[in-house]
Amino acid sequence: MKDTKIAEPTVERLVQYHRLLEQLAAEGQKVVSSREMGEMLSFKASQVRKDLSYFGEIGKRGVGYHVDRLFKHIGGILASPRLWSIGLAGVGKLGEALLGYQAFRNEKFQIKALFDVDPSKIGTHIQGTPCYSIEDAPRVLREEGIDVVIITVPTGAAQSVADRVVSAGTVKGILNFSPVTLSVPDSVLLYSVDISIELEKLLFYLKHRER
Amino acid sequence: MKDTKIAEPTVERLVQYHRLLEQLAAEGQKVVSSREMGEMLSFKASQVRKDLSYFGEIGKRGVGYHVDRLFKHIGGILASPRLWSIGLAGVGKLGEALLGYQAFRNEKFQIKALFDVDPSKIGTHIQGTPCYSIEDAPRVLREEGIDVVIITVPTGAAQSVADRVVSAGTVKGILNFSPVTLSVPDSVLLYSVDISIELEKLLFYLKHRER
DNA sequence: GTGTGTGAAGTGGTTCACAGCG
DNA sequence: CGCTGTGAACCACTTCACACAC
Repeated sequence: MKDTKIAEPTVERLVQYHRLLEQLAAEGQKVVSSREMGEMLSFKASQVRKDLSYFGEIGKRGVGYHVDRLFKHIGGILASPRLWSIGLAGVGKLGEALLGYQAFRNEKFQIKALFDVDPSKIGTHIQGTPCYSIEDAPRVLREEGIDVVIITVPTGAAQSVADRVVSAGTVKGILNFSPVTLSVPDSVLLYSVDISIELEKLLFYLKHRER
Repeated sequence: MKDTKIAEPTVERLVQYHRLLEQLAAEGQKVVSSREMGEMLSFKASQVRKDLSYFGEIGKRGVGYHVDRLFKHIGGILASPRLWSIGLAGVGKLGEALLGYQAFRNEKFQIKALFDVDPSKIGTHIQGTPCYSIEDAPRVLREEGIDVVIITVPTGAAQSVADRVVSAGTVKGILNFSPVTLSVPDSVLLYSVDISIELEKLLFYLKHRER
């Protein structure tokens, strides 16, 4: 178990190994090799082994990895010591999609509060979660002890929402789905997912494949 | 203009430059430097210059880049020689979110057909686009000459939908939003966006920041 | 023999630093 | 003098290749 900083691409793959192992365990598979995992996720076997080796010797030489054991092991690496409290700002289609998203059903975190500007949503529960005015975000975020906020508001509103969220003082991370570069203080960890960029990349490489 | 393969991260940034320039042009800014662009998008100025240099000398030394000219220039690199026809399979919340997505309003492509299994959706128009049974996908894809399909169906259905889409024979690219690894023939270009992985990464690095 | 763990080599992308042009 | 364009240096991630454990 080294204390080296783990690279982002590695973390990304760890999440995928974890999911795959969950599935394999459900199917009753007991043991899996790096080659098998690699084939199923389209990675090289050596990549899989290197990723897993960062956390100590967990496989058995000549045999492979014990599915259940490896699942728990990676779970321990990814899992947080505690349950994260999450808020979601912008209950449009994308926000609701995330709320109902399978892979978001997770023991690691819980969506505690929603925020929107639409009066017909404020004060109601959506998919079981209470929705507040975005004006009240700083107060609610503090009261609920929310440490991560997902932003799914329209582009133009994203920065002002981010500012308000940061002003609560409790928020440690923001996951932004708007196609803008947000500016937040260094104390807040910011990740962005730009849904449309992947489509543009796909089209770009398709174009360049064509001739 | 070199014919070197352009790296994926570069394409990703080009899309962002393009968007930024559109905005700057709208605000009436005439000239922009690599340093300014870098600051606005959180890239190093040298990165911006290197990216732009792949396509010939487009800036003016001592001055910067002419906003409008650079916008058109990048547009020409990213733009397709033709309008792509796009299909979308799975008109759930995520699918609808994409349909209504600002950044998806684009002259490069057009969403021509939707596919779903829900009888209450099949035969109707959703946000102006006709919805067909997923059973009919191969026929409709051929008739409409659709070359790219976006998959936003639940995880369990993703592979079978992909297979059906590929069987149409017209589809050259698939953009997958399900958190599974799809297998498609080499002739089809596959990109995947995994919305939940970014959240897991954020939480992972938050955890490791905490102590 | 089989499959892991890992140093070493390789590849790909980013950043530097400075020459060169406006 | 300012800011671009770009080879060279640097850094990060991936892949190889093989010793070693089962």
